[in-house]
Amino acid sequence: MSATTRFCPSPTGLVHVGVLRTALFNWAHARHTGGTFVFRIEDTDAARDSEESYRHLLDCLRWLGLDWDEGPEVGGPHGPYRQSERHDIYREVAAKLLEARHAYESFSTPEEVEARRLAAGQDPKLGYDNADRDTTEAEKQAFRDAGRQPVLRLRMPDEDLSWTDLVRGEVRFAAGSVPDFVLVRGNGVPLYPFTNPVDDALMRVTDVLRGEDLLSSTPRQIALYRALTDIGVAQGTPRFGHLPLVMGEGSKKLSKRDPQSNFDVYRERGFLPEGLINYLALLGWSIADDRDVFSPQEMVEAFDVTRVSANPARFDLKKAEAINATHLRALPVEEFVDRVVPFLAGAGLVAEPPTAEQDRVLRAIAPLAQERMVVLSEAVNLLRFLFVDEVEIEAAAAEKQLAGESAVQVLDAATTALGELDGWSTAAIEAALKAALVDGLGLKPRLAFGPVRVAVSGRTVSPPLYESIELLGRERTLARLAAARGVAAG
RNA sequence: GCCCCCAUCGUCUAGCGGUCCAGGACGCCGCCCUUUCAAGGCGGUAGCACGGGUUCGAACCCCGUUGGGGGCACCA
Repeated sequence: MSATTRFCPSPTGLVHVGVLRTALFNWAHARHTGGTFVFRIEDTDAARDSEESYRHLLDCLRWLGLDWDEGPEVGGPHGPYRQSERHDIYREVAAKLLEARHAYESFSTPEEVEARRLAAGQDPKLGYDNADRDTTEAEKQAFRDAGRQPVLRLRMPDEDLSWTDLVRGEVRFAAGSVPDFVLVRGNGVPLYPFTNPVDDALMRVTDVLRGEDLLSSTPRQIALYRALTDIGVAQGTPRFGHLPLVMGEGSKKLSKRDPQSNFDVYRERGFLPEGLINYLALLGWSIADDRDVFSPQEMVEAFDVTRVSANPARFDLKKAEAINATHLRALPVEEFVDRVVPFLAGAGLVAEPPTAEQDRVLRAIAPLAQERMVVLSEAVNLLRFLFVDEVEIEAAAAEKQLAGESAVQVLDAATTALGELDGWSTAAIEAALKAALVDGLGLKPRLAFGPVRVAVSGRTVSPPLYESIELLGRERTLARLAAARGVAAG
């Protein structure tokens, strides 16, 4: 049965990984059922919303490949898709609710409510006390004359509210445990608990998948849905599925302030969209008991909300990286090159697009680099030596490999061997170096090649040595050996 | 405080009454391969929170306890 799901973030500040996990599950559910994925922006809080954040949200979804059927820049039959452009709709629905007596005007101030609770010997945390349900017209007029503006509240039904949650099963809240809540502020601005169900109803959303942090507001939404159905705005109540929270280090909800929650850092570090999707999917869902690497397409085929776990999930960077590394290694070489170029270009190492020579080198080194990287940004340090004239030798690398007494010997022997070499090929280079260093100097391979690697790449970690030397060419190789010898000799 | 959710290796999970002295993945620890670092291969470490039921039989069902989490706005 095809489902209509939606993703409805508010454009405030940074994009949280948990928010995108929610987007992913909604998208996967819609796609799996051959349904519709709606993207709506909930910008009803002018004080916190920003245009920049709005643009960024669209960019994140597009980057991940979560395409929407209805929403900003795409349109659809139920637009507009930004709540800031839907105020007339809310005003109209609010009036109908008031007229049908599902909602009523409430003049109590928060201070008055608290005072009443205290006077009754009750905890003020109980919230609003439904005291204004039966305010008479005369009383209302008196308040108005005194300059007070009422909020609009929904009259909650006097019965238990329950639903069958898509991920948790039966959930029930006792009658009377949820007070009448505010739909529209005194100044006429509609609130989230009102606009969200109204839009879902109007956009014909059938399945609402959202974070568990919204679980306790579901009874209110269900009550609102009944009222909306009664006045003909909704066609019934959607199904709800409350997804497990994404936790940070320790055991608290991954905060928006936590740097680990910022989606941008993963993108900037060079995570692959498919790698991140794969890992995010694992936060509450699994494709099979013996497999956890899969493509977005495979996820769509297999996704079943009903099998989502109800347990909170901790975000594990190590695992995210491992999953991403697997996707990175599985990339066709040309694809890998395409994705790595923006990072190299960003560091000023290659042109964008690369020159013919840069392209040749990249294609040659790519398969060797690919299997020793976890994220794309690592290519910058791993491959820098191939795209510069002179390398800067890392201090730690120099200390480790060029400080020993054999380093000068090794570099001299390598210089001689490579300087006289006929035919600059990987095989010839390997044979020459082994003959000169391992056989000639009688050194263990580990000792023999360490200084050469540092001389050539500037680092202790690099792509395979002989191939790297071949790509570097004789001239630059000999120059680097000479430069390193200077360092080694002190 | 009140309401609600959750409970299998350190972490993410498989398990939907017997096929589980609990499977996979990440991490961690060995070994192999090896020109560094990785990758890869092989092996290992580690878990059903506790107590009662129900049942011939419980990781799976029920109740309770404990523990963890979330929510209690004229924010979203």
